[in-house]
Amino acid sequence: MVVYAGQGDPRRSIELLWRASVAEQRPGPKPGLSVDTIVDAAIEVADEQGMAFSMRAVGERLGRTAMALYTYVPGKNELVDLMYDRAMAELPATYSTEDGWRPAVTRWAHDMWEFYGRHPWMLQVSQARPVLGPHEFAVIEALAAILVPTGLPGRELRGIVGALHYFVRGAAQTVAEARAAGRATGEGDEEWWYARSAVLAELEPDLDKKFPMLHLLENDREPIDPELPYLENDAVENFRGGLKVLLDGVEGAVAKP
Amino acid sequence: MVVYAGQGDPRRSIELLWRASVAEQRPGPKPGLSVDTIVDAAIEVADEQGMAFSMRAVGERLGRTAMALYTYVPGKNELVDLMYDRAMAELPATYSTEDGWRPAVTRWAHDMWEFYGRHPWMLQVSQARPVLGPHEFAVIEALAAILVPTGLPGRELRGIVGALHYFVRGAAQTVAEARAAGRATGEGDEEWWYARSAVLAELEPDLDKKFPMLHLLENDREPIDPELPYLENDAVENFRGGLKVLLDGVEGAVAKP
DNA sequence: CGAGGTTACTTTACGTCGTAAGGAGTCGCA
DNA sequence: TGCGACTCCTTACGACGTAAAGTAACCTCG
Repeated sequence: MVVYAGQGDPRRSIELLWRASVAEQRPGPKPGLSVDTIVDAAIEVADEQGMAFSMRAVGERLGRTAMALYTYVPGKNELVDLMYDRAMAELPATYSTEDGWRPAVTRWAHDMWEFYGRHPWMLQVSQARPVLGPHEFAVIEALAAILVPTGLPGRELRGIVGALHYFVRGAAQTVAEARAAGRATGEGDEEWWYARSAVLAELEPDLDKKFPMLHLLENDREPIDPELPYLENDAVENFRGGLKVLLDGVEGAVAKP
Repeated sequence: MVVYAGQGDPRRSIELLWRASVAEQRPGPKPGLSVDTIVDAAIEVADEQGMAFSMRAVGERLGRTAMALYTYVPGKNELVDLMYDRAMAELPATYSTEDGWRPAVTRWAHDMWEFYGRHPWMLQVSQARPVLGPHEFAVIEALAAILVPTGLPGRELRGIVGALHYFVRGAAQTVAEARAAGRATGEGDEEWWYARSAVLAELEPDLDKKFPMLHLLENDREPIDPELPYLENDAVENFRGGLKVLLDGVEGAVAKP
């Protein structure tokens, strides 16, 4: 389920994101919860169960019913927006560029990679319309702060920032989903792959002849880390290789004006 | 909702994908449907309503109930796998490289871009575990056939192929979700953006000072196509710019051994 | 030609989800 | 002291995927 950001009342959403609500003295029973505790609990649930977590599960973790949450948060969509921005607070706000932009971008990419590994549900929040929260801004600001000093014009920088984001998200998504699928089915990668490729080889014996280039692509393969499962090794290799190519492209743009 | 591929019986899935079922004479009433008609109907529904289409909706389009589909297809997950592979059949199987690999890859990327625009739900099928259908293979084969002749080793090619895929998917996802969210909320991009940025400016007046680099990123902006909505222009610009950088990086790898 | 088995499709039902509606109890303030 | 705002609960609704069981159509074999 891809969750679309920002469908509700804009004012309410933005106010929640920037925590603009004033905690004045009010009549009625003391609130037992807060937006923050709810968001934290929801992130914990999502880390464990993925984006398909339920309001009931979040309520239960807090010793309440699902409906109790609706006192603090307009609905699940808005809660996801808040989770999204809150999680982003984990990421560094600045990167040192004293050894140049390239190592800094590399560190940024690795941080994002690991971050998405911790919070795979983040990858399922729609990117189309930004959540517009403070920490989301801070993350883009951090990357921009590395790249702006290269002197490239905004037009070019936006393309680069976009490509980096797309790339990191895509690469992270592959591992994240591999792990999630493994958990969901109780199958490890190896079993999954073996069961399918065996049937495929039986039903379609001359695959290599039908797709010769694909076959060539598959050679020269060595596990980066033999501890890691099959598909994850693949993903790590692709991440490193792809990032290198991308940054080489950026280097070209920086070198010649 | 991200749908995880290949959770069911491997043999049944692969047989369906490669259409290995034999249409022999069998007792009982004549089948009024077929896997193909169901997959086609499901694709139509998904094109209109997104990945959150329902089995009931697909059945209705065929003048049946939801349960009728289960005679032909084990479940919704498997149906999505079939839709995924079937839609991929629209894409070209080969690209001419007579003018070099770069224009060919560019054509490939644009084809993918437009394809995802036609079938945005494709972007929500999990990429972690390949569907392993014939047309999915064909699409990768087409890209591999462009890149293998550059002489780069498999290890490097996989990184490049991965990066291209991630990039195109990411860029396409941004527009696709912008459109989907627009349809879902009945808001155009402009209204959405305006409502939010107005509230944001009011609540957080000195954003530009808090995120100075972000502000610099935003200058030098001109619509590529004034007919297109706001976010879509952004996405097109990012796509072109990002693809250029990526291909520059590939060029570097090809040039020096 | 008629019985029996197999198949296509339907109806009904279950457990899940997000959340609307209404009520019970709690507290600040007049 | 009581009004009204507030938190949180119970109940309920309509959506979803799909399991189970029933009905009717059709082929095959006697």
